[in-house]
Amino acid sequence: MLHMGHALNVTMQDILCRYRRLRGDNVLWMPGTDHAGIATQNVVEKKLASEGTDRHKLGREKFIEAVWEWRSESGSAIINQLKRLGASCDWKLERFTMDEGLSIAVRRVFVQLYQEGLIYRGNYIINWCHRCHTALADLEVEHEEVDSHLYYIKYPFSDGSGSIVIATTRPETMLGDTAVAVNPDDPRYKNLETDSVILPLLNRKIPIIMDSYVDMAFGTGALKVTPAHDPNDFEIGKRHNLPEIKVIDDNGKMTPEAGKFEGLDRFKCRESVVKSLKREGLLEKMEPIKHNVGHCYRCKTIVEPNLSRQWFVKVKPLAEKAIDAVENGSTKIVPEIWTNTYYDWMRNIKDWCISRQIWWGHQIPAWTCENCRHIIVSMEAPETCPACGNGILVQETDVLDTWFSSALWPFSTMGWPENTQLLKTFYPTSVLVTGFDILFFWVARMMMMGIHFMKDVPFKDVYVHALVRDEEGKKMSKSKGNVIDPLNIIDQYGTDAFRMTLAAFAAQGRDIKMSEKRVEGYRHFINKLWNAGRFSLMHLKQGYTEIKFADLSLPDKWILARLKHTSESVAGSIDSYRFNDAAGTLYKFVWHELCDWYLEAIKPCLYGHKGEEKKNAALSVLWRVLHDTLILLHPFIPFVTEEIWHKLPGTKGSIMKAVFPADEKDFASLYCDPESEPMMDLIIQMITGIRNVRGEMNISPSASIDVILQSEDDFLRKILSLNEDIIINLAGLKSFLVAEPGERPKKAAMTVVSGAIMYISLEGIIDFSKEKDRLEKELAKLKDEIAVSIKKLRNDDFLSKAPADIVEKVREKHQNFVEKQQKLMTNLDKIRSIEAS
RNA sequence: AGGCGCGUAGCUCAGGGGGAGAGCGCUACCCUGACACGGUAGAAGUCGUUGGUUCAAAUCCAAUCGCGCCUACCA
Repeated sequence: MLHMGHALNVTMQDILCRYRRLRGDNVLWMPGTDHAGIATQNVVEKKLASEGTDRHKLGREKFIEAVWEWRSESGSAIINQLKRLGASCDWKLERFTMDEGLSIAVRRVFVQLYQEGLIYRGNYIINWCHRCHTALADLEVEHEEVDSHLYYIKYPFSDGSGSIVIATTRPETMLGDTAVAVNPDDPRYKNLETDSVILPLLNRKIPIIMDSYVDMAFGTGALKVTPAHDPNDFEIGKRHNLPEIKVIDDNGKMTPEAGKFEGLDRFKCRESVVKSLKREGLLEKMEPIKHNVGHCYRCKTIVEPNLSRQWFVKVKPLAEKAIDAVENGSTKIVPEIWTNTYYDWMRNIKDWCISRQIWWGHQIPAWTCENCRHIIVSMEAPETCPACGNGILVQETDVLDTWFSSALWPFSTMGWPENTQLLKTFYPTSVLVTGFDILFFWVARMMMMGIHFMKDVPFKDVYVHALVRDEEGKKMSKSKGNVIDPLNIIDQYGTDAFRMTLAAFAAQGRDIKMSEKRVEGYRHFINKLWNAGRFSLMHLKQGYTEIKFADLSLPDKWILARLKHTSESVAGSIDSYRFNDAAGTLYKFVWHELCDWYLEAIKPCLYGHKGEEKKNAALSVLWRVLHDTLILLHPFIPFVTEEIWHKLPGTKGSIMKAVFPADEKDFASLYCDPESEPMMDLIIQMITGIRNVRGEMNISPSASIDVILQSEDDFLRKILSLNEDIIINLAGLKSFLVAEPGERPKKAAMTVVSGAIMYISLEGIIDFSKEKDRLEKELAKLKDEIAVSIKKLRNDDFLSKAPADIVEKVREKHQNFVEKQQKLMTNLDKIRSIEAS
């Protein structure tokens, strides 16, 4: 089932793919799934149980058939869900880890690694899940802190001279003890009279051994050693040649070795052992303790360290090269913060247990000769034993860890071991996008396998994205009941809004707290875009018309310049995987530049109030801006942009095949008036200044007012006169008079913007006390700012040590503040005198 | 036990040595010929705490508190 993690992951990948296609690259995005061995087997077993049967009754072959059947029903579901997210994968190349091609790759890899001595079989301690009835790799064990007890148990010396006390959290395993260990440096145990103890309950004589592994500070400094049920004890056992006695079987029941406890469940046995010890006076005390206990990552059952025969990959030699690849930059992990985590794990890596005692998966290609026990590992089932010629060969029943096949994904999916065209074209791949939770499970292992078998890294970049959590920052999980279903979100708010939300919140290095409220905000944005498109299309009756630069208005030139910067900024952000920056930049451009200013500014032209020439100029720019904006947005918002694209006259085919604005031939020449930005900024400031006064003086929006601007700056006056119609239009004025400094109109409010004074006439409605309040408030603000700049400018250290441009900037700012302050004060005085007269 | 990340406006978060930002929420006014899922304006923050480096710290360093995560064989 598709979850939020998938949604984020797929959205990131899709943004990258759509973006790279717009930029003209040959893009391959292979979709697919793994067979999720244990999880899938669990699901099907549950289903069988509900039908009153189980896999053993069915037999292996029939069971596998049942799994395939289940998969064919549910397997395509996730692919369909990906499509609803807008994922633009190469659907024809969909792969599954159990496909024949991938299975051949798996066998091939297994055989080769075996021949190279990098796969071996042996009896080792592994993590055993009694519920799933299989071995688990170390990674697949989740440690969780649990309240428990530390039991102190007396082990009598064999010579009857007393006893030694050991401490344990798992008393039932004592039945498998084959020694007691103490630290050779521990003074308490240096001069023991005897070298053995009698194991209580079973009365087995076991040795006392010296091993520096034992922590003198923990418990009593004496450690019971159970090689068959504890990884450390196993190591100690190897060092001291201790026997390994299994007392818990693969079903979690006590074995005959457990004596009278045989057949008891492991936890029942614990109670029983404790009771017996108490009765015999051998339980010295019990202490509460918090400690970490391993749980199965699939079913949460407490796992048991268990001695059994398993297959392992010797990972060290593979890991070394995978470390090198990141160190020398062949593969780059983004954000970099994860490289250390990667190194850390790789450097401390231990052999990987790859055999699983389940049926759903790739059966290990190893056969044992019934006659001479010779092991044959090969691609195909051998006819006879090459050692003794016997014909009865039995295949290993275990299957391989799912991650073993997933580790081959970057090349097995492209047809390896054949040297296919796909491999030649696309290996090594450009980027892997993934969550950090599978950095070890998947990324690290793909690195190792890719380098070993392809002699090159599987991907140049690894982009590690955040985890999606719930509103409170908790991990979403079915058991907590806090999962948000992406499809539900899509039904309510649409795919585009959902994707935009994910992109906007995907800041590097921080988890995403998801809530519907946030998606709603981006639905508004999609709506805004749609309406801007609708409005534009009302006027755009024809396709691209040549932009005649000489005819363009200031807003025309300005929006083109803004579009240029937006385009470059978005490209830069996506190139460096800063999806939130790209989304934010686009949001701001569309809403606060295109809609708020440009569309509003050109309305009079579009409605024909300014003549045909200006109308055509505006239309030519509007077409181009809408066209390019849609392309920029498309990787994030595939559906709505496609829809508007098709309605836009003069476009052909899908927007997916469009050309990214920065790659257009006329990109540089088209968007080329840098002056337009400061000029338009000035206009915007004036309009905002007037609106501000209107708001504060409670002037009704419908009231059309007169404004007089006075400035000694010739250039400023010129620009404003040339564009007075924009100001009149957007500030809702009756008239806008630009003049040199002069008399102050009597009944007017005033404001100072960019050194110019604007008098907003308020015939008959001016409220002088209100105006005084306003000016005084503004003066108070200015006073604070001036104080800050004065402090800096009076500091000699600042003047001598700060960079010249910074000093200049502060000077300029200070100058502006002071001028503004003077103008405001002069006016305040005048108001006072007008009021007095 | 180690490692990492986060504490910035009521909420969710950007930013990352020289003028505190956005979205949502809030207040006021407005159905102005794309959009009330809208428009215009506004209020709102000692940038966790304490020290240090610096002419200058929300930003760098150290300590500290709180929260979260990852790795690990202490029985």
